[in-house]
Amino acid sequence: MTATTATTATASTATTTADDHTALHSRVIEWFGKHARDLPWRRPEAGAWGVMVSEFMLQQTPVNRVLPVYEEWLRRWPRPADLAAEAPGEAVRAWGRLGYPRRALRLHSAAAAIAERHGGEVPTDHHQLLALPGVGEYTAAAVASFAYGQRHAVLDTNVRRVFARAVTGTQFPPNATTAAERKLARMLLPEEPATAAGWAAATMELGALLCTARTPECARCPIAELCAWRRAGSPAHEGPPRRSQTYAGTDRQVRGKLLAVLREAVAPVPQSVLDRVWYDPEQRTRALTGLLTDGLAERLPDGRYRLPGAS
DNA sequence: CATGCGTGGCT
DNA sequence: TAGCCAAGCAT
Repeated sequence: MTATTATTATASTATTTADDHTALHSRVIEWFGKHARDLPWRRPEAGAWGVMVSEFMLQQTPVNRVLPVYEEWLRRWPRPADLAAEAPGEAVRAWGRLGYPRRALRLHSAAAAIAERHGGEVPTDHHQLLALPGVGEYTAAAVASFAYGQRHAVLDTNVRRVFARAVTGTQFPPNATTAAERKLARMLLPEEPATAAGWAAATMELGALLCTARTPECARCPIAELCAWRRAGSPAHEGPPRRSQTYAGTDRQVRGKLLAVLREAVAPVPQSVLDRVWYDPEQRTRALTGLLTDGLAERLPDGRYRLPGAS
């Protein structure tokens, strides 16, 4: 099995690391070829813009909820300039209930920047991608890798978990991405750009489908025998528990309720209507002020509210 | 580097 | 049932 990927000669001082990596690469990439989901942003016709839209939507939102919204967005705004020409509030409205609606605002801003600074084409350069609003370390690498086939370490929560288990031997990665993780990801990255891009997609998919946080399906995993965490007996996570996100009763929930009213409204909404979404006037005011500050809502001269620039 | 930022399905 | 969790980013 593994012999097929063994190199004929290894420098005497070298460890078996290179061969180990090759074994990991071939197994995971082969598994991906067989089990990858047919997602619309992975099809060639999606283009870089499709990839970018999907990446924004997938930031903290599951694939299944993204799918219908993604389709609608690309039908409606097939190019960055199409989105840029809309009022930002329309992007927020079309975002629907994906959550974290400022992503919609940032995607709209990114589209405007692409239209103005990059001739309407999603930039291919990693540094230029990073400069776009809403594009961080992960998204820049993902777009450069998936859309343009470049060689980048793509470190999302799935990949980090796969590496933590398969290589480091822990159940979960650290809370925040560490320098050690980046270094490991670079070391594991195949030399050939196309292979590196395939590896990035494949490790993400492995984390999403088999090597999941809650109940990993090691029985189906292509690298189960190589997995450091399994070899160590699948030890339980040590250290501080990950900060759990409370939601009920927070400003976030109130913001969500306010924004839901504005999203569904066909005309600007008077204060009295917004007052009904939450019982605590102080928190209500704080939430609404926050939305205004963030540019997710605007107050008209007559005192009514609406999504920014929306009709 | 910890925190704030939505929403809903799953165990 | 009540957390836990989901392809992060900006500050």
